[in-house]
Formats: sequence, C-alpha cells, structure tokens
Amino acid sequence: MVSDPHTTLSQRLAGSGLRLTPQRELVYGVLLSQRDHPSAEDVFARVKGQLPSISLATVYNCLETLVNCGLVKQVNMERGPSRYCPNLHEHAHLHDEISGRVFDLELPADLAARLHLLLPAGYSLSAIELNFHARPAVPLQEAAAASHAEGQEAGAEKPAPTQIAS
Amino acid sequence: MVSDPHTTLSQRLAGSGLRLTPQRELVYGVLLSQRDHPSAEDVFARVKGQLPSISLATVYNCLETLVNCGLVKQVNMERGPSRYCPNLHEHAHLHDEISGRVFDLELPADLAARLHLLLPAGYSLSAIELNFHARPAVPLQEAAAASHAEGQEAGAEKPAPTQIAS
DNA sequence: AGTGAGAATAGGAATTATTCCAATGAAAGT
DNA sequence: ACTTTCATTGGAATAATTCCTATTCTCACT
Ligand SMILES: [Mn+2]
Ligand SMILES: [Mn+2]
Ligand SMILES: [Zn+2]
Ligand SMILES: [Zn+2]
Repeated sequence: MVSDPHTTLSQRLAGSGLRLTPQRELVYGVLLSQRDHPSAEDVFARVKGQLPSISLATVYNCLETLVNCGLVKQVNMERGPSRYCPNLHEHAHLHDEISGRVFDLELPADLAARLHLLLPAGYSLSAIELNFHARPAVPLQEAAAASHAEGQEAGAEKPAPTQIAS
Repeated sequence: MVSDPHTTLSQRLAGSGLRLTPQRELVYGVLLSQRDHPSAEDVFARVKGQLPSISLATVYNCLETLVNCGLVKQVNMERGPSRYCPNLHEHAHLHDEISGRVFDLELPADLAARLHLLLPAGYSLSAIELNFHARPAVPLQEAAAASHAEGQEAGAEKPAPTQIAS
C-alpha cells in the first residue's frame, strides 16, 4: 500500500526531526510530477511557477534534505549540474548523449543481485549506480542517405525513436 | 603484444592528427604510474615535480586530449572534481566513502555481457559505468566496543581493512 | 638554415555550479 | 507571550573548470 506523497514526505521528515514546509513539499512535488531527472536550476524554474518568492538556495537546501531523508537520489553521470531522481526502486540510468536527457531503466532483480555480489569483502554497500551513455542509433536507411550529405550538426535535432513516455 | 606507453600514446595522437608533446607524455605517464584515479589537480601536482613550468590549464587540455583519444576515461562518481582512469578494460569502480579513494573492480565478462543487453533498442552504446559506493565494514568485535563509547567522529581515521594494494 | 602556418602551452580572467553566511521569518515548546 | 530552534532568503564566497590571448614550438616548405 503506497501512501500519498504528502504523507510520505511528512513522515520521512518527522523521522529526522525536520519540518514539513511548503518549499519542501513543492520541490518534492515537482520531482514526482516530471521524472526527467531535473537539475537544481530546473527544479528552481518549475517551483518558481508555483511559489515565485522561493530562492535558489532554498531549492538546494530542500534537495539536500530530500536526499538525506532517502526520498530522492542525486544523480551524477558526468560533470555538470547534479540531477535529482525520486525513483526509489533499484534502477539504472540511460543518458542520451544527443538530447542530454536521462531515462530510468528497469534493472532485473537477478541481475541486481549479481551486481551486489561484486562488492569486495570488508565493505558495506551504500549504493550501486549503473549508467548507460548512448546515442540514438541511426536507422540503416538514413545512415546511407546521411553518408552522401556529410556535415556535423550540433545539439538536439530529431525526435527520439521508440521512447519511453515521460 | 602490448606496446610501451610512449608508442601507444604517439600512435593514438597521430591517429587524431595531434602531436606528441612532453606535457601529454608526462600527464599520461603520471596516470599510468599511479592508478588511484587522480583529479586534474592531483595530476597537476604530480607532473609539476617533473616539469615545474607546466600550467594547470595544460593539464586540463592534456587530460581532455587523452580522453578524446580513448586512452583515458573520465570518472565522475559524484559531484566534485573529475577523476581520470587509464584502465581501458571494462571494469567497475569502488568508491570508499570514508577514505575518498576509488578502486578498480574486475567485471566478469558474462556479467558485462548481460549489462549490455539492457540497452534499449534504438540506442547505440557509448559507455557503461558501474559504480559501487561503500564504506569499510566495521568488524563485529569493534562494532560492539564502539556501541559503548558512542560519539561521531568526522573524516578518515582507521586504516582500511583487507585493502587491495595501490 | 630561414620563414610562415598552424598547433600547443601558459597564465590569467571568466564562468558555472554550489556552498556559505547573516539576517529575517515561522513554528513549537513552555 | 517568550524563547528556542528550524527554515528561508539574498547575496557573498568558493571550487572546478573553461575560455581567452599572447607566446612558444613544430613542421613543412623553401
Ligand atoms: Mn554521458
Ligand atoms: Mn560516493
Ligand atoms: Zn532515475
Ligand atoms: Zn578505473
């Protein structure tokens, strides 16, 4: 039985002797409602729509609080702004190097189990991260066409193929 | 048959139309000789011993060049300075959260193969990263003793157990 | 050997992402 | 109400990296 976000948040915070504030609730809400692994700046922009007076420092504070409560994971797949993920299931991340987007990937339980076995004796695990860096494969047909008209374009251009809905 | 670093470097650079310079060679040498996943600043300090006139910007440039040549991998297991790894075998990383050190972990070929299968169709893989974050397990005996004298100490204190030689 | 074009380095300025700090505001305990 | 503690804000400070420009080096060509 999964309780609503408000309750979850409120309980986790209470468990750490922290208060449930509008800012924390909004930040958490933003993460839950658009699971695209936004950066702190992204979250700031989104929350600002609902609470224009919020400050960036507060967003950083709230994110840190949520991470410490274990409700959110900080994702660092490469240098650059940290991103934030409210998906608590053990999962992998796919970084689309063209669009810059990050997607969640299911991680089969038996595979996860095998990964855990790799940890050397004498260590106590705090987290495993599995990150895929990839780019949309060019369909064979287009590849042929492209090889005629050469030329490098930068930035995002084509809609991703068979993409998981956000 | 594995050729010496000088040759490898020289060939890779040539392959990209780049020059073999003393700075690039020293930076690469430093990475090969102490495989502790140093940051750019670490590399800078080490190279400076051999070439005091080198600049930090050049170290960054050389590292980027080596990464682009595919001789070195940039490692970002968390926010903070990037670290650099000259180990080209498919391997995992272990981050010791207490000492801050990063170690290479063997990744069995069959497991690596299974990981590759997780990549969704329509993507072409550029890299997989598998990172373990862990801390030295407290041996049972000490755990008991510690639970008497409570108190939180910060920073590194105790020599790591059963550690892989650096 | 001399010259010019392009590549690379060095040093410092600029930028980015984040953290720190001090003042103010809100909530909880008494 | 009064006090203590927690949280938010805005701005300053910091850390890591990137950018910029002058200078140096290399190589190719005379
Ligand atoms: Mn990537
Ligand atoms: Mn870590
Ligand atoms: Zn995720
Ligand atoms: Zn490594």
